[in-house]
Amino acid sequence: MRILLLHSDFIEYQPISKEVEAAEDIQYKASKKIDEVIVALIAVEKDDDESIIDDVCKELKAYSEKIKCENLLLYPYAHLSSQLATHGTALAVLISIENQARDLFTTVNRAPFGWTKSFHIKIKGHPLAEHAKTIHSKGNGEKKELTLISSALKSEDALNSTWYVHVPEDKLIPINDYAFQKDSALKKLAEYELSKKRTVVEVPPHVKLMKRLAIADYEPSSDGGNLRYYPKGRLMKSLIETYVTKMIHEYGGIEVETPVMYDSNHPSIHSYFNRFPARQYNIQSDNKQLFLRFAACFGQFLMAKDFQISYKQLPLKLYELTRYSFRREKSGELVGLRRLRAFSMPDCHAFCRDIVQAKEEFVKRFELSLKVVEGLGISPNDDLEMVIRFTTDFYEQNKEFIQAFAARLKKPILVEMWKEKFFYFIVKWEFNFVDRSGKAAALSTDQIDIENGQRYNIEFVDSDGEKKYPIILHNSPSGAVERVIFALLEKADMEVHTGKPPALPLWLSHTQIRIIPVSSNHLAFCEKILELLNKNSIRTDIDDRELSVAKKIREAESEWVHFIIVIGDKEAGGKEFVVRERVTKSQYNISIENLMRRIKQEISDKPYLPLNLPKYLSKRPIIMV
RNA sequence: GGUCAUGUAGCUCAGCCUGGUUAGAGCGAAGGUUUUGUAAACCUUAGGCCGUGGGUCCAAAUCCCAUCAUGACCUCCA
Repeated sequence: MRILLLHSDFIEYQPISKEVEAAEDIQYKASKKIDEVIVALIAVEKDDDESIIDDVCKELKAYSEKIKCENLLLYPYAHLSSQLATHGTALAVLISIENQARDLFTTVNRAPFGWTKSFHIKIKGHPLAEHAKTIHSKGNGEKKELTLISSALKSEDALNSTWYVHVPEDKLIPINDYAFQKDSALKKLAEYELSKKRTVVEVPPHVKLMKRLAIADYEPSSDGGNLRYYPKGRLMKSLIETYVTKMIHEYGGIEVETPVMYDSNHPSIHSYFNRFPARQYNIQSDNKQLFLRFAACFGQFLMAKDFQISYKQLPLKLYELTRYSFRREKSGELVGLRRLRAFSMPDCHAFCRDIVQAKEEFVKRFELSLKVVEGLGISPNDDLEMVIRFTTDFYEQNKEFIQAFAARLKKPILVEMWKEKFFYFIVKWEFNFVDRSGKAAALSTDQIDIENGQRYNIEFVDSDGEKKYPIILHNSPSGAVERVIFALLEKADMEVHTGKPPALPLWLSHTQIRIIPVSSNHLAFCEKILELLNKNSIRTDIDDRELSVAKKIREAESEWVHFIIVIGDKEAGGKEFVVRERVTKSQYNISIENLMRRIKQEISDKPYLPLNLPKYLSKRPIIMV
């Protein structure tokens, strides 16, 4: 890296035009004057990486102490070197330097990257006023990976918004005037969003449950937030995925598959980075700097760009269930299944002709999301809290629409209003599951995006023969699959506290019926029943281990098996069995046909997949976690 | 990422503060006895580099440092 430090009375600069495709987006092109400042002209070179940043900052600080000046301007200046780094790397390094320098200087400014700029500068006359320095990466062994920090991430703090509560009587009440019900989930959510305080200090219950029920577990040999899923967890995920996909097909979604990694230097993607407040996994492969996708957006946009689309085909709905989406969340934020670095996300984009069509579709997809969530065993009214966020402009132009939309849920809704559009969307809603410790996690969500149609150059031909950019909706009707499991486990744990036996939805339970033979003599008969049940798409297994009946019942109950049938001499050859049912805590006589009918009635609209473990318990490895 | 806490058998944990024979328990596993009727039958055996790496000490699970992992909080969420 080459740096030229200039102790200046003032500098005045003005961005003129973009010089490279990877140029930053900037808000204002006005000229900027800074007095009494160190101007650091910087060229990031080929071999520079993040390991250099500490040294650079030390150098900057040392210089600042020598000349007693606490103001810094970082000024990208490619002309200092002929061995330049790629644009992406250069920007990332500059941003990192900027972030780190903030702690060391009173004021830190950075001139925009990738722009032609004009500037006036007056350099002081003392001997130290001009100082050039070349700094090399530590080059010992492996290069440290670059962390691209998007400008959205930094500027998030600056996001200016006001909060309200929308009540069913079509009113927006400023949040401070709203009387929250004591201990309500909405109150917790509001506290969470406005980050005043967190209620309880406790290990999240779902973490213990996901281990105890052998659904999922941490994998220390991977990166944090990348979990392993045991047979029962894998089956649950498959079922949820199948279900959500089926529902989106019915809505009209067209399923596609797109790559998990992309070139960071692709212009559309690059500028999208800066609109998305997350960190990425970065991969260096030969000369390419790749990143792992954090959503299905790019893949679908890049695909749609190559489609020939007429207004007659709109809204066009593309759908993908990502396995996985990757987000390199800060390590301290990772929690069980609530917040992961790799997760499966159904993502359905609708490309719409105009804002009228977009709003219509927005409503349809809200209905879809309600249905999907309900089907998954989570009640939008009882288990979820809704947040809706929009810009002041959108609200002013669409008051009635917003009010009608918010009134679909017959309960108060949290509202955030932005003064100006900061992200790419103008309106967005989400369902939040609030767990016992007051932590909120978003499930379903949808957004109206007015930027990316143009950014990705997606075009359709309108009725007037003109090419136009569609408005894009981003919907995940269920939210991340792993988060659905998180919510179900947390919900089950809440039920324990109200005295109900905890349970998962029947259609998501690995074992739906457990058959327990009294002795090994009854095995043959058990096998006959099992065949019948499995043929009728009811997942059934047999506990053929040499244990007491009481013990086997105990284990079945602790596995949250919904129905248990004990088979002994009394039942052998007969038609009626005593069934022990978990949810109702009851035992009753029932014929096998009636039991099948009952179960099918409950789950017939849900997908079926066979057992993901041997039907005999004696043949299963014991997963001890 | 920061602060604090935790890491001992497959699992849940005791021992650590105050260093000292061979590191314990329950569950689970293996072998055996029992042929069992609705939430834990009985006996025997195996199972440990006390997270990892360094240090102090005659001596380290125990004290110190580093590191990794996990959790809580801070912060934040498409």
